[in-house]
Amino acid sequence: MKKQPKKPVTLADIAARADVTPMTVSRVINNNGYVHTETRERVMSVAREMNYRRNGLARGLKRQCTETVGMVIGDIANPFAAELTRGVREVLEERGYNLFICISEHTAKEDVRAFDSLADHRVDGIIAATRASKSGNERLEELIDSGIPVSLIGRDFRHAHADLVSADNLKGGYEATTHLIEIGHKRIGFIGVSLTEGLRLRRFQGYLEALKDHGLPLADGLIAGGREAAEQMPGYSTEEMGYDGMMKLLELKNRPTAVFARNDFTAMGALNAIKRAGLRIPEDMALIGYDDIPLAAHTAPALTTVRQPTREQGRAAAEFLLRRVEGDREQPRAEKSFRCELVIRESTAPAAKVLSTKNRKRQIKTA
Amino acid sequence: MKKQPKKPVTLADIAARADVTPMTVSRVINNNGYVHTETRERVMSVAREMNYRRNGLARGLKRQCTETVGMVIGDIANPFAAELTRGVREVLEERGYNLFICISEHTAKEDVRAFDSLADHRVDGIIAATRASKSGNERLEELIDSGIPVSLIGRDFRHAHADLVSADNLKGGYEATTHLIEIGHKRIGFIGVSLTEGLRLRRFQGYLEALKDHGLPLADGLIAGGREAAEQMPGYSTEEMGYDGMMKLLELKNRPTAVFARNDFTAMGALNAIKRAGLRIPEDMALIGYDDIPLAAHTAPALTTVRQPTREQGRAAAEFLLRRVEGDREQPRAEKSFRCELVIRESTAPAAKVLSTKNRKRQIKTA
DNA sequence: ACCTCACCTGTTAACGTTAACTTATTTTCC
DNA sequence: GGAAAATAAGTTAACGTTAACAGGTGAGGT
Repeated sequence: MKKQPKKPVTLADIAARADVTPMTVSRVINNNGYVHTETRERVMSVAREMNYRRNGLARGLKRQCTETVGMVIGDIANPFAAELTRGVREVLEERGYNLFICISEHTAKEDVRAFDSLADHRVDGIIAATRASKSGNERLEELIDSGIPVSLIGRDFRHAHADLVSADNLKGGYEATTHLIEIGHKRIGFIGVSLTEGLRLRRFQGYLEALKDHGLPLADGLIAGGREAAEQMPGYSTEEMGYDGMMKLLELKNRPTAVFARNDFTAMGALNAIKRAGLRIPEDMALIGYDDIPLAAHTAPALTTVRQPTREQGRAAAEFLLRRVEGDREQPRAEKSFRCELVIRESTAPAAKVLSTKNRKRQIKTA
Repeated sequence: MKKQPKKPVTLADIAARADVTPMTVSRVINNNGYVHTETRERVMSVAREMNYRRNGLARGLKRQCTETVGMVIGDIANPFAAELTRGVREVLEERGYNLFICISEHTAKEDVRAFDSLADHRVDGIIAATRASKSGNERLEELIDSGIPVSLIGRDFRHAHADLVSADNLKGGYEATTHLIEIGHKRIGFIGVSLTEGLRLRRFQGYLEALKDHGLPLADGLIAGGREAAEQMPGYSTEEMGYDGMMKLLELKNRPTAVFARNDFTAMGALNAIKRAGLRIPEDMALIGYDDIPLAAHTAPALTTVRQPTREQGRAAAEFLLRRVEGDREQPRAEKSFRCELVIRESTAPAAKVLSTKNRKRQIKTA
């Protein structure tokens, strides 16, 4: 057993042992150019014996590409981000690229740091799926200007040379709200934004628009549980936001009959708050989430929600990116917006009291 | 606006513009060595103006270190893995390292690929938090032998020069099961393993041992919902495994009065299956999960579970790794095992019916 | 006999950065 | 005043790889 753990094995080391030049070894390793079969085998066996690993730094430096793509997400442990990365990985793998993921923990500072470290490592391109921030956007712009291919997913930022993939969450939010209105609800709460942050959240805008279009006033206190709270308290989870937000809504003297939660996790928290308060879903309180995470189909009652084609968004972002990596980096921006789909399950039903004039009470229960 | 997007800016480019040598620019950029204040400012301003980004490949090649650590996890969208990475990141950030994450999607092939791509990129060390596989272990061994520092988290593999962090899941599983036994349960199911895979899952071993120690037989059919199913069907989620597994247990003529789920997600699925069947928790069926994910405290009823100090495990793994990166790479293996803690909430309670001689029928149905 | 072309291998010179060394010029301090 | 120390910048030579080119050999065609 020969171990020289100090220095990693290089092409030159192999070359010396196999009595050829490093160039020949390179050809063998990369399987290109002409190499005599006998030589090839000798080199291969030496390489294996010495446990050679190629040096991606030197390789990338010389070749000016690393066959690696970086992706920045705000939060690991988020089924939505997870599904995005799955889509991204599917495409990258087919095309022979590796994926490195960086986490920003939803902070602008880490967002920038992630972009920097990926750019420094000369990944061939970057997929940004984090929430926009001023400093993050500035750095992104610098990187794009300096020629690094960038694909954005659902990020509120645009640039002439960065492709953009998104879901039409404005419409999704509109449809979710409209669904609640159509089944008779008039007081509809929203959980998971602050009024200041809300203006940037499309699905919340959709909620507001739907209310307006149907002539429903935005009553005071119907919006609960902003992000600020979550950012102030480390470890404060999205479910807790939903739970606490719902609690606030339940305390209102004139409480809503239906609630739209920012996402399914928030809805999960809200759902549990409602049950704990001894109310029934959907009879006493209708609930709608967003994202259609796997768990949504398995809650009791199953959650009505809005599905966005998440994996497809990841795939599209990756495809845009590789097009740019392998083609013209200065090509104009490509954009793709995916339609959202309302998934009606058990957590929404006609507002009982509102219909009381003549309509029947309870509806069917499906298992 | 001067854009030359073809070639990235190099130290030499800046040097030419600032009328110094590349070495001086390097000193300015890295803020080391002696540079006249005036020169420093001139160089800095040129660098900024040209939007310089250092080339991490060249830098890493020359310096023989990249100040980057790689981590491989099986599944993004897993709160457990998420919490691990948070711990890891906390430590790395303090010490000035970057983190690149690779996903294996729980496959051995991707596991190996992830190790390879990280090793090729010459990360300074690797944290492996994926399930062990034969090929993955073999590759890990090669990497460790060739001198790359490696920390393992909860991975069933050991090597003289790779540090190991884990939670005592055998004991955790034992305590969870014992808890159920102590409150009177005699028929206790387990959801989430196959009998073949189970032998490698410590918490399941703990379950088996607890049963044995208390003289309870392992009745046929009490173990449901293996991983194979999940691996066969892409997109098959852990919650579904819990749901389907619970359904199977409920169909038994002599069904269990308590169930231990492999993890909290599985428990979530099981919980919903129980409710849909019209049974009450914990009266008709006690349920215990594992991991104490944030959601566990917010279900109705709140889930009894086993908490492992996850973030601490991440921190410990990162600390071990950096010790090795910055110190002696050949130092003997360090190991750290964390104690698990039973978190008793509402989903477990004394077995009501078992205490009576004969079985009763169904109970009330709650929505 | 000569040309062409396929095959095999070697040489050279980068890719962008920085460690180590050298050459100056000042400053410090006894 | 002069030796030692600090400051400021330049020179050289890698780090490990590979693109581009340059030689060779031998087979096949005319």
